[in-house]
Amino acid sequence: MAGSNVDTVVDAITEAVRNGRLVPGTRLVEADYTHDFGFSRSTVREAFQRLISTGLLTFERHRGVSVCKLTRKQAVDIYRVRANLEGLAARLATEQIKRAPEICLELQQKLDDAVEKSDLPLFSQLNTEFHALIAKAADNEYLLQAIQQFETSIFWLQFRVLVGQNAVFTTNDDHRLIVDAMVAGDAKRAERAMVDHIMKASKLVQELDDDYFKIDK
Amino acid sequence: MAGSNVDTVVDAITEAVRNGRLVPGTRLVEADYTHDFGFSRSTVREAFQRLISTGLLTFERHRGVSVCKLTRKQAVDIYRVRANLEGLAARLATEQIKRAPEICLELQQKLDDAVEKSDLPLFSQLNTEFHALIAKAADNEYLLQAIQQFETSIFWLQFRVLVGQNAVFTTNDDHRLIVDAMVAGDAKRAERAMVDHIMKASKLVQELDDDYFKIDK
DNA sequence: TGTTGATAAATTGTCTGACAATCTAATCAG
DNA sequence: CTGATTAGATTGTCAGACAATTTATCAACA
Repeated sequence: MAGSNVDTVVDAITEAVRNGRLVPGTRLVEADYTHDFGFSRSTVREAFQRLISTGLLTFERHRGVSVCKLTRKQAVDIYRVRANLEGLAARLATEQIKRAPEICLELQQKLDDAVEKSDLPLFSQLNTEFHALIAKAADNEYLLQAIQQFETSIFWLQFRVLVGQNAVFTTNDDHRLIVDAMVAGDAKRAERAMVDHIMKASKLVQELDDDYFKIDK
Repeated sequence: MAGSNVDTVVDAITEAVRNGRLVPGTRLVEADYTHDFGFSRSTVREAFQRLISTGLLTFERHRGVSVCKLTRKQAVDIYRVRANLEGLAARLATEQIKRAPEICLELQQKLDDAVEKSDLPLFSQLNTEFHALIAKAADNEYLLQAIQQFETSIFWLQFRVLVGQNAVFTTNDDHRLIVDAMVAGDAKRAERAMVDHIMKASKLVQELDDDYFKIDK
C-alpha cells in the first residue's frame, strides 16, 4: 500500500499519534525507529521531515522531533479553522449529497444506533467517517487535505471531549441538522449547521481540564 | 537566518517557485542541488520531503520530485479554499485593525500610489503584504500557516492574472471595501468583501489561457 | 542535603561512498 | 522511420563516520 519505506514510517507515526499511542510532547528518537522498522537513518529522517510540515511534529535543532503539543489557545484556533473549512465542505457537498443521500442517511442511522447502544468507540469511528464523507463529497482535493490535516492534529483531543461529557448526544443531534439541510439541498443552512457543530466542540475543548494542555518540560 | 541546511534549501526552493524561476512541472534533480548548494544528498532529500507535504512539490517513485502543476480546476479549488480562509481572517482581524487602523490605511495608500504610477511589481508586492497583514492580524497561527501555504502554491498564477487584464484597478477597489469594513469594525462585511475579492480573482483564473495549465509531460 | 560543575554517553546534523532498482536517452537492426 | 536493446542517469536505501550539542552521571563542595 505504502509506496516507499518513507511512506511506511509516515503512516505508522500518523496512526500512532491519532490513536493516542504517541502522546503530544513525546520525543521521537531516530534510533528507536531505525531499530523498530529496520530502516536506515536516512529513511526515518525523511519521514520525520514530511511530518514536520504537516504540523504533526515539531522540531528543534539538535533536539530532534517530537509530537506537537497544543496549548488551549492553539486547540481553539485549530477548531476555528476547522469549522470554517468543514463549513465550506458542507456547503459544497450539499449538491452531491442531495442527489444521492442514501449513503449519508445510512451513516446517520448507524450513528443513531451507536448512540443507542452507548458504543463510544464505534460512535467515534462513525463520527470520523461522517465528517470524511462530507469532506470528500465537496469534491475539492485541497479542502479535503487541509481538513484531514487538522483533523489528525486534534484527533486525540476530540476523543477526550466525547468521553468527558456525555456530549455524544448533543453531537449527534447536530449531525441530524446537518444531514437534514443537505438532503433538503439547503447549502447555506448546511454550512451554518456544520460551523455551529464544530464551534460547539470548540467550546467543550475550552472547558477541558488543564491536564490536557500541560506544558511539562 | 535559516537554522539548518535543510531550511536553506527549503527556503530557496520556495522562493524560486514563488518568483517563477521554477515553473510548475520542473523536475528537481538531487544532483543539481547538491552541486549548487554544496550540501549532501541527505540534506537535499530532506528538504524535498518537507516541501512535498506542503503541496509545493509532487513526487513520483523513482522519478523524484517536481514543482506541482495545477489544472484549471485545481487552481479554482485552491481559490475557493483561500477565499474562505482569508474571509475568516478578515473577520477575525477586524477587531484589531479597528483598534489600530494606521498601518492598514497606510498600506492602502501605498497601494493607491502604486496603481497611480502603474507600477505593477510594486503593486504585486504590496498586495501580498496587504493580505499578509490581515492574515497575521487574525491572531491564529494555523489560519496564517494555511493561508500562506496556499498563497505560495498559486503565487505565480496571481501575478499572471494581474498582468493579463488591467484587473489591478478592480482589485484595488476591492481592497478599499475590505479596509473600510474593518476600520468600521464590521467584521461580517469585511469577511464578505474579502471572499468576494478572492472569488473575483478566481473568475479571472477560470478565464485564463489554456497555456497556463498545459499538462505537457 | 542539595546544588554545582565536570565528564561521559546519547543524539542529532551532515558528509561520503556504495549498490540495486528504475527511468531515460542513445544506438542499432529491420 | 519504428521498435528493441543497451548504456547512462537518477532515485531508493543502506552503512559508516565524525563534529556539534544536548542529556545523563556522578563526585566535590557549600
